[in-house]
Amino acid sequence: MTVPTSAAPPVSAAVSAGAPSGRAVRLSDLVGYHLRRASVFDLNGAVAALEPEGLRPVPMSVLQSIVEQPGISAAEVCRALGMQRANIVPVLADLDRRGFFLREADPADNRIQRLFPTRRGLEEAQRALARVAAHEARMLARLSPAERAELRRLLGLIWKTDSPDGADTPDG
Amino acid sequence: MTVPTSAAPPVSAAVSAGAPSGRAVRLSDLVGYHLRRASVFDLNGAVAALEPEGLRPVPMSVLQSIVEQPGISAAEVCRALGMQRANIVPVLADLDRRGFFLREADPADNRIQRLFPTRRGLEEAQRALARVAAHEARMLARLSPAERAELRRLLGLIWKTDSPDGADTPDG
DNA sequence: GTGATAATGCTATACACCATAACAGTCAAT
DNA sequence: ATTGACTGTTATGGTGTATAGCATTATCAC
Repeated sequence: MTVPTSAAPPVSAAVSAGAPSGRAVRLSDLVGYHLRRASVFDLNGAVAALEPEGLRPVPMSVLQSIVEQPGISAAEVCRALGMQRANIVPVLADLDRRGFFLREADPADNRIQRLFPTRRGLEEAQRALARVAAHEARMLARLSPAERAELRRLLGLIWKTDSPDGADTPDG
Repeated sequence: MTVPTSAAPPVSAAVSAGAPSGRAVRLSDLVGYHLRRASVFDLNGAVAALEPEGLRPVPMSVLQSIVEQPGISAAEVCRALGMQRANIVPVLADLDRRGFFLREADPADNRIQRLFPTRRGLEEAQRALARVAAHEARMLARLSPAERAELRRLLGLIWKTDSPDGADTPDG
């Protein structure tokens, strides 16, 4: 843990807690570092929480999107979740195989399939969301309700762009 | 965008902004959802910012760890960054090939290699960190300094466990 | 000492996730 | 009528990470 014989003086002696005046000097000064660590931590917990339902975070989000917006198309789900059209195909195939939603041809546009949740899909989405919510309750136990809301707000400020479609790349 | 003919009533009518009384009802009520979206958004920007340096986020973090704690071992870097020992090998091989650090045998333990940054490594780490910091400045432009510090604090509360080694899984 | 346990650095490998390119079918606009 | 754009889809490659196992070395109990 400690630096051995010929070690250089500790660089971290320069700064204490937050990023100082100008730029970051330590890895832990970067918001992105904590963002990544927290996201991975949460994702692992979410995967474990969803495991009894046989769902992964992405399929759960897709199903939830269909439940929240019945009649949504696959492409619209992709734009809403920031994923690629090609990658939703196997996800929908699995959710379809399990009877969680139905595909209905759009009467006005033959390219589009409208997705509607089934009864089973509604129930599964509710169960899955409850499990993830329970995981979050444990994860955020040290945060007050106000702090959780503030965290959601600050995170939303980061990734939600002004354009309706959330582009996953900054510096557009 | 809008739901066609036989659409069900909008589920989102139940709640407004934050998570209501008990559990989440929408995907956007989950902190983890915003955490993921924000993390992906940041990661894309960090990758783009580091591209001129020929570094990726993980190698950059490894190099930065060596710079911040000269004499650290590979296993210690892995524990600090929450990565697997097996996965740091090619990362160190590349950083070594580029002459960013030196391996020095620990005089007290022949298993351990102590890692020390070279002059080139120090400069590269400084350049890389500056680029990432510049990316973050753009990404967090809408947040006040106080909000950025608060965000760092709240994120740290999520993933930093009580144990010195940050385990990336909740519900231990 | 000797044996059991554990840690380090490393190899090989497999899986999950995401991105890109391309395609046919359909729609809209000029 | 042709061009361009969108949808769903297939195929494919790259990346990040996790797992299993190995030889070497250190530590601890006996």
